[in-house]
Amino acid sequence: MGHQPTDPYDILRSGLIWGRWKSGERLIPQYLTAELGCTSSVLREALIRLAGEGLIISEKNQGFRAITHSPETFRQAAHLRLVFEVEASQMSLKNADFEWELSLSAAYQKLAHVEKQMIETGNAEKYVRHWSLQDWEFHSTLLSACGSDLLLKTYKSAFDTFRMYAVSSIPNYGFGGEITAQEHRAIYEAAIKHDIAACIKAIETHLVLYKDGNRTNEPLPAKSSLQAAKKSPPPKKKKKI
Amino acid sequence: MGHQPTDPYDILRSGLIWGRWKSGERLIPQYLTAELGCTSSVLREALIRLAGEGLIISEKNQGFRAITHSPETFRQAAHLRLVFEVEASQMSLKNADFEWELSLSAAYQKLAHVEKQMIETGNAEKYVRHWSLQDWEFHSTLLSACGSDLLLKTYKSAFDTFRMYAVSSIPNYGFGGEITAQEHRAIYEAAIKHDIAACIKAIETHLVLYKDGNRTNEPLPAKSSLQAAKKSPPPKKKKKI
DNA sequence: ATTTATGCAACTTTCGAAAGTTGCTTGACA
DNA sequence: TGTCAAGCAACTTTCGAAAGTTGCATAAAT
Repeated sequence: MGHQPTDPYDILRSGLIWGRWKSGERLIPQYLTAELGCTSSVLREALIRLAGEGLIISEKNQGFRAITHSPETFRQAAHLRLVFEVEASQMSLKNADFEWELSLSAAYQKLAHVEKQMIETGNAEKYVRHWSLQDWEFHSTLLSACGSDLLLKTYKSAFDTFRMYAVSSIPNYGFGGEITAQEHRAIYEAAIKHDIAACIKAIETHLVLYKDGNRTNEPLPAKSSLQAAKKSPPPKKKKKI
Repeated sequence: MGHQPTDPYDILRSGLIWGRWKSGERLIPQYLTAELGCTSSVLREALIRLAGEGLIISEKNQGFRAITHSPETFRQAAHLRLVFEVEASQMSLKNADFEWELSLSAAYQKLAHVEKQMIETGNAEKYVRHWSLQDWEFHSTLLSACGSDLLLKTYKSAFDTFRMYAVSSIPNYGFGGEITAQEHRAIYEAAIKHDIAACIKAIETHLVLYKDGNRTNEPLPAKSSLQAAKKSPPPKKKKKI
């Protein structure tokens, strides 16, 4: 069994990505202590680090907020993903060794498996979080042999920003059924064949729809509440009647 | 008259970029308080934020260190710059309006002027810091009309990493005399003509040498000490004789 | 002579309280 | 009624001390 993270930084980071706090929402250290099991100072440090990473905005004397996203910021994140994936997949395919091919195959099989379940059961929502993790594993493995840790680190940051928006505002976090599965297959097969041109084309096909905003126009599904028990701020003092 | 920054974060950030602390050097909050005029807690926060940005490394119970760079990390930063500049300059040229052309011209004239001084006086060292600032202004202005704040922010981070290494390890921070001046002119002229292909080519010419490590092989000049007055750690206890 | 324990100094991290800031609410004054 | 200022509650930021950790120096054991 895996362990739940207990480090406030990890909890906050993953909470931000998976929609525990919404776009623009204030994060007040004082009211998170009970839930995260530490004092507000420790939370403050975690929030500052996340501000440095760009997941949180902090303005002097105004505390912390989750970054605000919009279709436009999503478009920018998708565009950055596209730029990185096109560049780094080329480099990866050039450096690729046998071990890399093994991990890419493993990542692809796991991704394809969950996508098959989502399509066959017709119950995509049930698997969508797992799918999102496998989607990350597949894309990051594809780029992992590019030879630049800096590029990979920067890519991760763009991917997380992309995912934050997808989780909060796109049906099934962007999983588009059979079409998405086909796109992943095209990327995988081109990569395994070391066909750089086909791989780039497949990546562009996969991401250009987000970049141009064409996959964000569908209606939002009803979202169930994700609220965990938390100490709430005291009710505001009422105006005298 | 401009003001010196007094915010510890700004002082640390600029100190890191301009070589006040060297690659891998420990930053111990306790010994920086006198110099930066605040308590170690405030310094800690600034250091954590810089860790989030990637300029500082922090490991649990091991405190903070300036990121360690090497020819390889420099190569990666140069490569990232190249990727961003090629992509964003295209977008900028497409969006370019009159105001953008004015700021690009202004930035270029200032850059060309300091480069001329460096070449004519033969005393590049005297101007190199100013040159580095103008170099940033020129390159960032070129990309400024690309329409993606996220791309610009990410580019800045790569540029800072690039510059950190250049300041510490490359003669004249990478200013290569007449050749560099010519390269900047080629970029500028292609941009003003909205000649995307020529602009990309000029950018590639400008950056590919760093990317491939060919401008880092020159001998290092003697570096004078930059040490400011600082409270030093107490001398280590001597071994008994 | 080497390995293994113990002590200690130098930091690092966490804590909780004090000081500072912001923006509402309310009450005084035009 | 409108506006302006004082008061206040809710945070945010800073502080300095307490607690915890690491790694070296020295001492003890094999």
